[in-house]
Amino acid sequence: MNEEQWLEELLKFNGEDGKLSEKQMKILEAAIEMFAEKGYAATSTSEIAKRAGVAEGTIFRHYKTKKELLLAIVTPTLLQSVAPFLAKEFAKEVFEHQYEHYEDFVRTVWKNRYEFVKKYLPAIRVFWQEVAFHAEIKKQLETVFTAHVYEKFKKIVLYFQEKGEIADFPVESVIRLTITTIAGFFATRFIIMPDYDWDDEAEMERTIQFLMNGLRKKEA
Amino acid sequence: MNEEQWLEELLKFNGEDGKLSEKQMKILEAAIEMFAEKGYAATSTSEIAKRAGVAEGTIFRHYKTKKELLLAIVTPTLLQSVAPFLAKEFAKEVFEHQYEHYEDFVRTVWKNRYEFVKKYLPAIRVFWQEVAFHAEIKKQLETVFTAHVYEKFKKIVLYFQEKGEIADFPVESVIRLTITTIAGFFATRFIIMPDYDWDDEAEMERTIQFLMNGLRKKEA
DNA sequence: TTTAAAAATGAGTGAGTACTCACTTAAAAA
DNA sequence: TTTTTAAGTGAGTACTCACTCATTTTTAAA
Repeated sequence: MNEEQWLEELLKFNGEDGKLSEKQMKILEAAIEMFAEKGYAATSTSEIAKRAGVAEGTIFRHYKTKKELLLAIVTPTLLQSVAPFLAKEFAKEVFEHQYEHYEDFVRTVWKNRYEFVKKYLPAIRVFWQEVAFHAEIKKQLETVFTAHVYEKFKKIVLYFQEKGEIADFPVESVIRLTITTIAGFFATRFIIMPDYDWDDEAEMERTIQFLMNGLRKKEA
Repeated sequence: MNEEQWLEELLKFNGEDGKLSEKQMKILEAAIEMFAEKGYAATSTSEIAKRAGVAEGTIFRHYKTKKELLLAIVTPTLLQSVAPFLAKEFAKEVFEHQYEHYEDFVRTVWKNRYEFVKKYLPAIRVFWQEVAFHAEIKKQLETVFTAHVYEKFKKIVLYFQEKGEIADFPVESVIRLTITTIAGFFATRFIIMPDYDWDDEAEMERTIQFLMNGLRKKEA
């Protein structure tokens, strides 16, 4: 997969469905790289222009402000991050026994998101670094999470709790522990210790084993 | 505990053991608040001076550069964050059966760090927000972690693994899963969803139960 | 080939930026 | 009381910032 493709794939949620010009893609590429490295506030538009090989004015032809450029990166990244939960068939698949156990569901999400994080790491970095500073981004995250992720996740958890497969913690706690465990691996693996000699398959097995034992329903 | 005290307590690791002048403390307070809110790069020294009620020049009398001011906040915060592991008696306590089970150890760390996070949240925010952008901070974190936290944590885990209390995962994995689970709660509780109606005691109980079941050694 | 529209340019702009320095004020030492 | 030292000041400095706009270049239509 070449450079143009991954960017267009990431951005396919960005509203403007038309193709991006070559210069526009160079701008986005450069901005993602530099925002990820130095942060949004510490990156100047002139630096972005230089790295992208365009004039500074060209940036402002496509994005009215620097912040609009940030949002053009961050919004599609958020939507792609939760993409599995946005699919209409998603929750249905669970109830039609696509996944016999909660573990099957966790494994599917894990593998799917593992590929995603690997591919779009810089854009994901930008998202999480800047969500702390920009109210618009935080609001987007909250909206997307409550409207899509939480609702569907809840149904899935309730389903497996009724089957007696996982502990009778409050659904919110089960969701939190599941996400925390998976995201905790990704954060350690890709952000905190990316240079450590990871055995990804083995670590996934251990982590999922840990998660399932932690959530397993105990006999009364 | 009044404002002066908490700041001085946080900073008691900062090398200069002498007391801070009133204006100096106002500067640090203002800087912590504003760095936490808007980020280091987006906060100007003139704004800090205004909020602290001092002249801009006063900041640069105490800190040669803006970055030195950041490090004066971030370094003591890192050291306080891992304070329990810095105590000489710490590992010894474990082997002299201060903690009969791994769970006792986890509970002690949890409660201790819970109070800490609650008290110094803004400074902790600054640390984690800026560690991504400043190589010096990242290096400090690595040094402190490998020299103090990892070494002692490892001994504790090995001890309870030999007792057959926790699973024979690699020590690194046990440490990662433990930290991830505890830090995952703190991050959700204080950063991601601070306004949610938390029952901290109950959530701690569930999380520790989850962690211990996840790590428990299975019969062969 | 001419003309019109769109895209790209980069020098220019005013509002900041981190930091300096000659100076004043306050406290401590002599 | 006089002198020394330190803390605090704020206007000034060189420079960078996001953003603009008159002009040129490229593309497409006629």
